[in-house]
Amino acid sequence: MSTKERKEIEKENRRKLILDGAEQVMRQHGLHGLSLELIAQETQLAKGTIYLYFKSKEEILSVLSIKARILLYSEFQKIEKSKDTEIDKLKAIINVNYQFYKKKPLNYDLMSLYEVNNKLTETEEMQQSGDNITKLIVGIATKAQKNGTLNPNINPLILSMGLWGMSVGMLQLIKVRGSIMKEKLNITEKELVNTFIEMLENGVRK
Amino acid sequence: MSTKERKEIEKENRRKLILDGAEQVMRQHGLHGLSLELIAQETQLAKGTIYLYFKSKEEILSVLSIKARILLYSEFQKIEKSKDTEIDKLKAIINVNYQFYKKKPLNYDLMSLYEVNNKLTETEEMQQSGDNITKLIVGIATKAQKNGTLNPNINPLILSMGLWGMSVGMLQLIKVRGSIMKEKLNITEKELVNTFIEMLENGVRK
Amino acid sequence: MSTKERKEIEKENRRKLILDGAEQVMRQHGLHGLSLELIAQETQLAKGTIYLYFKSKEEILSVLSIKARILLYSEFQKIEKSKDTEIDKLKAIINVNYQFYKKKPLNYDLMSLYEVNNKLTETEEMQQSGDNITKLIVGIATKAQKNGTLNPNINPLILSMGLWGMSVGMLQLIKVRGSIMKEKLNITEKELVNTFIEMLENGVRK
Amino acid sequence: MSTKERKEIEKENRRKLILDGAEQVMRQHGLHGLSLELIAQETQLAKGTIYLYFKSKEEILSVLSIKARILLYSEFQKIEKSKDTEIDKLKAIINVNYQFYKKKPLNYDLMSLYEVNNKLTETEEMQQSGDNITKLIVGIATKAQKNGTLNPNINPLILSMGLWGMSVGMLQLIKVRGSIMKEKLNITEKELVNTFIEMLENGVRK
DNA sequence: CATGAATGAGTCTTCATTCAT
DNA sequence: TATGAATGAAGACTCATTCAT
Repeated sequence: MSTKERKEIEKENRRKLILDGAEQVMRQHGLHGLSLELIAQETQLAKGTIYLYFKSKEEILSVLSIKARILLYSEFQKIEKSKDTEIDKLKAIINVNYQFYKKKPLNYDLMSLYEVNNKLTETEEMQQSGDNITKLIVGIATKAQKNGTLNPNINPLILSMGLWGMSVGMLQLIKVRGSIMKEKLNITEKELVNTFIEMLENGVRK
Repeated sequence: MSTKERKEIEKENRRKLILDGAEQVMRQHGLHGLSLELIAQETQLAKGTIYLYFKSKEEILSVLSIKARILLYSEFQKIEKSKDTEIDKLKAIINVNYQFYKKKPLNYDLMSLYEVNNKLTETEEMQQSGDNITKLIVGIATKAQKNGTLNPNINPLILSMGLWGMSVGMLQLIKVRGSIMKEKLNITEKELVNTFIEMLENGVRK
Repeated sequence: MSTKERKEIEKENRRKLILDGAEQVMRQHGLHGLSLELIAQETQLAKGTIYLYFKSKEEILSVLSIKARILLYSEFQKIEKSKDTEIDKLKAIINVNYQFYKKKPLNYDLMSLYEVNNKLTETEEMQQSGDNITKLIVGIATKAQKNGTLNPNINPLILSMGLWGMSVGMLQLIKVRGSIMKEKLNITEKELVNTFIEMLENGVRK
Repeated sequence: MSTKERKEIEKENRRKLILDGAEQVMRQHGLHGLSLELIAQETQLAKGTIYLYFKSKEEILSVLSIKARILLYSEFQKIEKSKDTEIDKLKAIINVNYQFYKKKPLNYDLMSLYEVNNKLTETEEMQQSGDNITKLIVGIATKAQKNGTLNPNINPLILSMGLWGMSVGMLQLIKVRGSIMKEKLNITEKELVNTFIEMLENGVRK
C-alpha cells in the first residue's frame, strides 16, 4: 500500500517534471516551438519515456492549459474571500488578471492557446475549469445587485462574460501594443488598466 | 518608364492573385491548413513562382493580416464620415467590429493570428495599420470631449485603446463561447453586444 | 530433486500462461497486433517477467506455431486410428484440415505465419512437428498401396507432400476469396472442398 | 504536347526506379524489412521525393503486388495462345506458376503478401488482376469440357479455383520444405511438380 | 524471481524552401 | 520570369528489449 502510494507520487513527480520541461521549452521557443524532441532534451528523458506519462503531445498541452486556468481561478478565489465590497471585487478581477499575465505570461498564453487552437479537443475538465471562473464572477455580481451597488438592469451572467472578455482584450492589447504605447504614446500599462477599471466601474455601478 | 509601370502593375496583380488564393485555401482548410502546395494549386501557379512574389510563407500571412486591418479600418472610416453624434460613433465602432467578425471571420482570424503568433515579426507596415485605427478613434473621442458629451477625465488615447481591446476581447469570447452561451446560458450574441455597448456608454459618458 | 521438479512444472505453467495470453491478444488484435505490452496486460505479468520465460517475442511466435502444428497433428492421429479405408483416411485429411481452419483460425494462421515470415528462424523442433505430419500421411498412403486401393505409381512421400500442399493452398484460397466466391460466384466453401476431395480421389485411386 | 509526354515518361521512369529500389530492398531485407529509409538509400533519392510519386508506403506495396500478378497473368496468356490441347494447357498452368516462383521469388511473395496482409486495402485494380487469372483458367476448362477431354461433372469455376489453390499450396510447400525434401527425402522439386501435375490430370480427365 | 520504468532506434509522413532548366 | 522536381530536416509516435531495484 505504502509502496503503491510512493509509486503514485513518483509518477506524479515525473509528470510534473515533464510539464515543467514543456513549459521551459515554450518559454524559450514559443508556444508553437514545443516539440517532443525538445521536451526530451530539457527533461533529460528519452522520447519514449514521455509517452509513458502522457499519451500524446496534445495531452501535455491540454493539461498545461487546465493548470493555467486553475492557477488563475485560485487567484480569483482569493478575491472572493477578501473583505472588499462587491464592486471592488469586480474591479480586482481585472487587476488580478493583469497581474497574472505579467507574472506568468506563459500560463496566460496557454489559456488562450487552448481557446484558439481547434485541434485541442476540449475535455470535460477543461470546460469545467472555464465554467468555474464564470460562476465565481456571476456570484459576485449577483451579490452586488442585492447590495444595490450594481445596476440591476444588467444580467449578471452577461456582465461576468463581458468582464472576462474585456479583460482578455485589454491584455491582448497590452501584449501586442504595450511597448509601443509606452514609447510612442507615453501611456503606461498601469494607466491603461486603471482607466479601464474606472470606465467599467462607471459603466456598471448603479 | 511605361513598360516599367506595366510590369509593376503586372507584379501587383500576381501578388493579389496569390493572396486571394491563400485566403481561399484558408477558408477551406483553416488557418493552419495553409500550405504552399495548396496555394499553388489554387492559383494555378508553380510553387517556385510564388517565391518570386513573396519571400516566404510568413510574408504572405503578414500581408494578409495587414490587409485585414486595412479592411476593418475602411469600415471605421465610414463611421467617422457619418452624421451620427460622437458617442454614437464610438458605439458604432464596437458594432462594426462585431459585424466584421460575423461577415469576414477569416479576416478577423488573420488579424488575431499575427497578434498571437510570435513567429510573425511585426513589420513597420503592420504597426502602421494598427496605429491608423487608434488615431481614428482618438479623433472621435477628442471631438466628443470638446462636444461635452464625453467624460473629460478620460484620456482619449487610453479610451480608444481600451475600446479596441474590449471589443477584441468580446469577440474572442463570442467566438469561443458563443455556441455554449446560446445553448446553456440562453444568452444571444446580440444581447451580449448590446449590453456591452450600453455598459461602455454609461462608463464613458459625461 | 522434488523441488527442482516442482520448479520445472511451475516454469512450464508460466510459459503456458504467457502463450495463452499471446493467443488471446492475437485473437483480439490480429497477428500483427501482438505486442509485449498487450501480452503483459493480458497475463497480468510484467513485461520483464515474460523475458524470463522467453528470450524474445520471436520465440513466443515460434512456439505458438509449433503448438498449432502439434494440435493439427493430433487431429490427424485420430483419423489414422479410425476404422475407415485408407482412401477415406486420405480424404479425411483434407476435411480435417478444413475443419481445423474453420474452428481454430488463429492456430491456422500461426502455422502459415512461420512459413511466410522469414524472420522466424525455423528451429529443429518446428521442423520436427512438420515432419511428423508428413510421416503420418506417408504411412497411410503406403498401406493404401499395399491394399491395392492407391495407384502404385505414385511415390507415397510425394503424395503426402502434395496432399498437404494442396490442402494448404485450398484453404488459403478460401480464406482470401471465400466471401467473394460465395457472393459473386455462388460457390460455397463446402462445394469447393468436396470437389477438391473428389478430384484428388480420382487422381490417386488405382 | 511533346514536353508533356516527355514529362510523363520521366515520371513513369522515376516510379519504376522507386519500385525497382523497393524490390531490391526487399530482396536484401525481406518483405517486412522494407522501409522508406532504405528505399531512399537504394534509389539515392530523398525520402520526400518518394512521396512525390507514391502517396504512401502502402501504395508502393500495392502497386508491386499488382505488377506481380500482371506479370504472372501475361505468362498464363502465353499458354492460352499456344497450340496445346486444353488439358495440356491446364497442366502448363501449374508448371508456369512453378517457373515463375523459381525465377521471381520476390514477385511470388508479393502476390501472397497482399493476400495475407489485411492492412493492404484491396483496390479495384487488385481485384481485377486476380479475377483475370481466374477467368483465363475458366475459359480453358470450359473449352476442355466442350472438347470432351475434361470431366463434365466438374464445375469449371471450381476447377479453376482449385487448380490455383493447389498450385499455391504446392509452391508454399516447396518454399518451406524444398531443401529438406531434397536432402532428407531425396525428392526433387521437379519430381514433386510432375507427380502433382499427373495427379491432377488423372483427377480431372474424363 | 519479478518488476515495470526507461530506453532510443526506427517508422511513416509533411512541407517550406531551393535551384537547375 | 516561370517552373515544379527534389530536398531533408523536423515531426509525432511505437515497441522490443534491458536493467536497477
